[in-house]
Amino acid sequence: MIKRIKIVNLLKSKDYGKVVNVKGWVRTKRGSKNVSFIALNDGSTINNLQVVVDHSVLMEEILQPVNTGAALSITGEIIQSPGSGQSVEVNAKNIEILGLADPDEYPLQPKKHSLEFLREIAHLRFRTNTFGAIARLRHALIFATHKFFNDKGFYNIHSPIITGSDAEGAGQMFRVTILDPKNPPLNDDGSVNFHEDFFGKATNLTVSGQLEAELAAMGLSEVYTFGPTFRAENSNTSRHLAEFWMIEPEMAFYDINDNMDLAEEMLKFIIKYALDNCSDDLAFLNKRLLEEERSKKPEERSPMELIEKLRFVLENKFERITYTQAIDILKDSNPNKKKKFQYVIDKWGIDLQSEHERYLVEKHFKKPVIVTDYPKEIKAFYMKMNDDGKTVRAMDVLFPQIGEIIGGSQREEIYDSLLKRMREMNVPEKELWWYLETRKFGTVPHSGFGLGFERMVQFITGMGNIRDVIPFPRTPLNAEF
RNA sequence: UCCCCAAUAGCUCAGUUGGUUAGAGCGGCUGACUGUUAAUCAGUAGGUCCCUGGUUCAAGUCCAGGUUGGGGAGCCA
Repeated sequence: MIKRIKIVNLLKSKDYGKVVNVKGWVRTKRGSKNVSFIALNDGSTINNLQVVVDHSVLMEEILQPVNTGAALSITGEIIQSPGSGQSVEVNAKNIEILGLADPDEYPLQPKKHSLEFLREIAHLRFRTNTFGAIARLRHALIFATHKFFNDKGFYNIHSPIITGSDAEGAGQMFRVTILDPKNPPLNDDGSVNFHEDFFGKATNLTVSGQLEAELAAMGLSEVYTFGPTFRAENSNTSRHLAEFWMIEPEMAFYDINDNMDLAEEMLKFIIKYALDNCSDDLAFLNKRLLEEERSKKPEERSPMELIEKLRFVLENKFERITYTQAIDILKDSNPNKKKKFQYVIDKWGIDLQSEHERYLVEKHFKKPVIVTDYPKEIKAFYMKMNDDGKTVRAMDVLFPQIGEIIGGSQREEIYDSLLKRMREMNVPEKELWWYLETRKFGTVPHSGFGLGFERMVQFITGMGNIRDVIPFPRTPLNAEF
C-alpha cells in the first residue's frame, strides 16, 4: 500500500521517480489525443498538483466521467515538470474514482464566480481558491491568537454560552428556552413563568464573555476568552453577524495604557504571523483584491495593496488620541467645514459616526488610530471614570475600511463608583451581585478589551463582506447550512 | 429598522422608444488536436425573463405590492 502524500508536501518534493498516492478534488481537466491533464487540489495548499495521464498508459475512458469537482485517488510517479506552470507533477499509473460530480448539477466551474453566488452554495465554497485561502488563514489566525496569549502567560477561559443575565448591556439577546412557544406556563399577571423553564429562570445566548472573564482575572491575573458571541440585532451590514467569535482578554493590574499596548502588540503579532506563515494564500488574496479593485472608480480604490497594507500596519505605531482631540480634529476638518459629513460635528459629547472614524483613520492619520477617554454618556457602565467626572477610560481601536475592530476600557474597580454608575444607567444590580462582589473582595485596577475576530480576518484577507470570512454566516433571515 | 440599487440560460452579463421566434461569453455535451496551464478549434443542447396583480392591441421592458440579493446608515465587535 502506497502512503498518501498531501499536495502541499508533494509540491516541495524533489524525490523524482518515487511512486506516491495523492487524493483530492479535480479543479480542471483538459486533454488532447495522447495526454490529459488534471489540476488536483486537496486543500492543503492553494496550489494545484498537475497530474499527467498518458493515454498509452491509462485508457482515456477512465477519465471520461471525471469532471470539475470529482474526487480522485491517484497513484503515480513524481517527475520534474517539463511545462512552465509548475516544477513538480505526477505521472498517473492508476486512477481510482472516489466520487463523481455530475457536471449537469455541480455548480462550480473553473472560472470566476461572484461572492454572492458562492454564499448561496456555502457547503461547496471551501473548494474554491478564495474560500480555501480564507479558511487556511482563519485557522492560522486562531492559532496565532492562542500562541500570542499562551506565550505571554495568559490563560484561556471558557466563558458560558448560555447566560442567565440579561444585563450585559451589549444589545438584543437570543432567548434560550425549552418552554412550548404556543402554550408557555403563565404567571397570574399573564407573563411567562420562567421558573418552569430548564434553568428555572430566563436565559439567553451570551453577548459577551467580559463579565465572567473579569471574575477569572481576579484570581488568575491574565486571562482571555475566545468564543462564540450572539447578538439578535437586525443588523444588515458587511461587518455584522448575529453569531461571531470574539477574543476578550482581561488583565488584573493593567491600566488603560497597558491595555492599549497589549491591543497593539496583539494585532501586530497576528498580522506578522499571517505574513510569515500564509504567504501563498496572502499572495492570492492580494491578487484577487487587485482585480476586484480594477472595476472600481479610481477614487474608491485602496491606496495600498493588501500585503503592503499589512506591512504598513506592522511597521507603524498606532496613533493614540483622546475623544476630545478627535472632536477638535474633526471640527476643523475640511469635510466638516464644507458640510460634507452627513452628521456635522458641532459640539463635544456626540458619538462618532462611521464617516468620522473613517476620516480620522483613512484621511487624517492614514494608519490605525486608538481613541480614548470618551464621554461617559456614550459608553458602558463598567468603564473607569476619569478624575474629570465627565469621561471614562475607554479605548476604541479603529482600522481602515472596517472601522472599530476593538472596543475596550479600564474597568471601574471602586465598589461605590461602580454601583453609582449602575444605578444611573438602570443596570439591575441584583442580577449582577457576583460582579459587584469582585469589587468588594480584594478589588484591583484592571482592564480588558473585545476584538471581533471576523473583523480582523476581514482586514487580513481584504474581504469586504464579513459573511465571506466565516464558514457559515448567521445573519437576519439566513441560517441555511 | 431606514435610504438607494438590482433580479434575464448552470455562471457572468447584454437586451434600443413597449413591437415578430430573447442573445453573447464561460461552463455542459459531441468531435478534432503531439505536453496543456481557466488549453485551443468546430458543432450542439440549454429560458417559469424572481413572484402576484395592473396598464396596453401588445410587457423581459411601464406601474403597484411582495420576495430575495447587494451597497450605505443605525446598533456594535
